[in-house]
Amino acid sequence: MFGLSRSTLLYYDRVGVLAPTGRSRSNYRLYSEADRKRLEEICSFRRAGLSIEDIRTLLSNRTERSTGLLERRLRAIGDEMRSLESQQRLLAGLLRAQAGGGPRGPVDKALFVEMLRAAGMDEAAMHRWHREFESRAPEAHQAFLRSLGIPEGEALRIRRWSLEGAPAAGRRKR
Amino acid sequence: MFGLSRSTLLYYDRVGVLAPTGRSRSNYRLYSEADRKRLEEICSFRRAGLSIEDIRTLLSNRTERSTGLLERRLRAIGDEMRSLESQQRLLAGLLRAQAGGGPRGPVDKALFVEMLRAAGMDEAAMHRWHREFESRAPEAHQAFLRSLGIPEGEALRIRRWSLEGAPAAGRRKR
DNA sequence: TTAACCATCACGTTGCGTGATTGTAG
DNA sequence: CCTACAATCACGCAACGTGATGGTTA
Repeated sequence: MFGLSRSTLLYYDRVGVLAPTGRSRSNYRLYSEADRKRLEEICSFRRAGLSIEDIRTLLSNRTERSTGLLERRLRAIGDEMRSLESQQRLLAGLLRAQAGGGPRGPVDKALFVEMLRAAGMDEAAMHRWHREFESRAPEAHQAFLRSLGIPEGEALRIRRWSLEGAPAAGRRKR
Repeated sequence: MFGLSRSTLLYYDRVGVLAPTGRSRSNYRLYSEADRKRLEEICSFRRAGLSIEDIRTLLSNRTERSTGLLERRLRAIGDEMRSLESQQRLLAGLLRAQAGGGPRGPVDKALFVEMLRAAGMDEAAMHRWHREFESRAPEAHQAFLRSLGIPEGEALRIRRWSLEGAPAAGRRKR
């Protein structure tokens, strides 16, 4: 139902995050509808990268301070992304050093982009930034693009590009 | 010398990626200058996120095949970033759902900074960005700060802060 | 002798996957 | 009886960290 393996369910039972409601008389695990609901939440949190331990905390303590855990995870994701970016820069340097100086192509046209790039942002980071902007304040995003002198058509393109990567169900590599 | 722990060196010896050149008569590990060089490379590759296995391959087969491995790692980094991005989106959705209506007010300083931070920028990167902005287009910088609702006084503080550590002539390493 | 090093070895971590062995349903 | 399920348990993975136990050096 959720694309999980049998051993995953056994593991969830073992660590106490999802115990089946009952057992058959021959000791087979019987999962109830409530279990299914719970598992659905577990999968959701797991896709958000939360640890089993954190998920157990969230589900046992669901009335309240879950927000802190989620925000903590958001910050951790930011850290991981920064780490990956620095790895990216390092690898790019290693490859450039080994293959001789390669021309990078037409870099960028806008001053704003150039400044962000000079500050260490790469394509992926800019995409993430646009996506944040678009998801948090779409009309402000539009206004901001207009303020950079970007024409309506391209602004729309950028905003659609910001949304690339569909929500939740079945992602594809872009 | 490289900020590694003792147990890390022991581990590197155990898995055969860095064996000390010799042993003292009481069986103590003795690392040579060549070992130090090798370890430096290992650290570099490790910072690029390469596995110990891959590093061993790279160091034993240093003539050629390395490029493929490095490029493979670059692609893997891209995958990981996309995964993190989807986690980010999911968490943002969960938080928005839990905290009620999304942020619909105008973009202020806090939101803008939070978006940049969520995109992976840290304090240092923001400082670099402000410096670029201030040096390339001071009045636009001022206008931009005003558009975020930042009062004149603080804007001036930020602009002066932007110049801190700015090189007198020529740019730093990029 | 005592402190402060070193050596080897075993086990813990995370989130499961992979058997091995044994029991059960149809 | 055969096949396809189920259950439990032990071990493995990556890259180390953390003791335990015992030898070496000043």
